[in-house]
Amino acid sequence: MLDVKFLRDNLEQVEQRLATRGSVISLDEFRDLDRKRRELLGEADNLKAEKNRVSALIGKTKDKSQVKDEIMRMKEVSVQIKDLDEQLRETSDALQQILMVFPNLPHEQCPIGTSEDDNVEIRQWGTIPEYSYEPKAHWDIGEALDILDFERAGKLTGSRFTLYKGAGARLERALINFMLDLHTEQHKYVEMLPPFMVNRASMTGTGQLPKFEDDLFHVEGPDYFLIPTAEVPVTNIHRDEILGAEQLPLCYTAHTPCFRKEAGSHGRDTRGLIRQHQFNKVELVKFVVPQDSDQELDTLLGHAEKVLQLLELPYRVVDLCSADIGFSAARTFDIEVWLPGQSVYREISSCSNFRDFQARRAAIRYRREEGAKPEFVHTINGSGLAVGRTLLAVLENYQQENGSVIVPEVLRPYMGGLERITGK
RNA sequence: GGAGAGGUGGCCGAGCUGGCUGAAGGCGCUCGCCUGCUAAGCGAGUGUACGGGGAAACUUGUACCGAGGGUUCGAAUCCCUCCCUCUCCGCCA
Repeated sequence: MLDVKFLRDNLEQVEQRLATRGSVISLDEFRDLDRKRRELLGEADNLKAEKNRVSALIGKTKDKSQVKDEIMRMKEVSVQIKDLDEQLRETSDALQQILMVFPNLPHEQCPIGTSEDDNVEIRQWGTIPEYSYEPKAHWDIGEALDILDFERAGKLTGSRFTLYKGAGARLERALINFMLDLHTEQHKYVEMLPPFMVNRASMTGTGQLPKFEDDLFHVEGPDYFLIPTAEVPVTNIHRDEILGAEQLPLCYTAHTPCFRKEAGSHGRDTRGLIRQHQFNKVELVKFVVPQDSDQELDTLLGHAEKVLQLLELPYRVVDLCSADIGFSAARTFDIEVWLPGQSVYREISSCSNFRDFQARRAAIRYRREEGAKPEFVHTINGSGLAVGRTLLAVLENYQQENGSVIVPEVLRPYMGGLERITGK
């Protein structure tokens, strides 16, 4: 959520900056509702002050017959207050509703653009290997080795689900453990294992709701949603809390499955592991003081990159332009891994600085020092990494001409020493 | 699923025969005093949000005692609904 006071004082500037995201958002309705709310608030508060004053007087008067008129008058006032409060509630709700669908302001350094074509590649790592044969796509590799079974997953559930088998299941588990160990032991994140379903308040806190309900799986019964990313439960850990500056930065990592409807992508990436309704992800989340957030995003990005470096998978880092960053983000760097099966870079991590956007929605604050006024923290998060996509990148990059797949060295301790996946 | 207890400020904990209670008391914390140091002691202060005034320090109004509604001139205190926590029983990975 944007800062109401800042909005009020900088309407045009905000309108212009939001426009760089690609869709025109008018702030006229905000301005009118905000004005109306303050008028109603003033009226209601004055009446309440009057009521409080007179009621205290009535309380002090022992002989109530002396204050009969006041009691009658306050009866009237109470009705007026009730009416004003109702109008106030409606106005506040309407205001809140539009505030909740305003996206974050792009960071000053976020490249301005109109589509993903304007994203800026900022570095490449590793060398793209040459092949003396036609490299295969991971779905072919996985099925040939009998470690991925898309057909039976379709039987069990439906499309966009995968059954991992044997060394495939083991490889997924190895990747999860490898990533968690790296982030906890080397990068000093605290491991969390949160609930995989959250309530509406949590989804609103990080920005998935109210705007993107269609992308979420909702459970029957209680008003809970399956998490689309660990970002949601992990960021909401500190919802409605005031932290001490000495606690920051707080760095958490969590492995969770992620559930997404992928409603807007029918027919896209239908084959293989790229776009699934359920996938594993290891997430990195930081709560930081505002002045450090740019730098903290850089280090978090480095932590995510480290996973690919240790796995020796070629990748590039892309600075997303204003039209391509997500709703809650002010700045986002994507990491894209090289996939030889399709000769493309594919997103495998997205690292964002949300500044105070989520913190304001979720009321996550801190004090600079004892006794200081609470201020909003900045939140940062990124995938470290999407596990399914990492597995497919391993399959495609480590494939051999004979159809087998070499196990990356750093994963071998997690695979019982296995050096090569060879089918039966 | 059944029975009971409870949710108050950073924490503990009063209040709950309605009014002077943003809320006693204690702990913690901050500042000052005192003391050779520490400890103890003394004094003052110590919530959040929103609105008005002010350049600011600050000041003023309103709201908040799990959430929402009701009764009343007036509710932390009475009534209703919901949520959560704890204890016991049942069931279960």
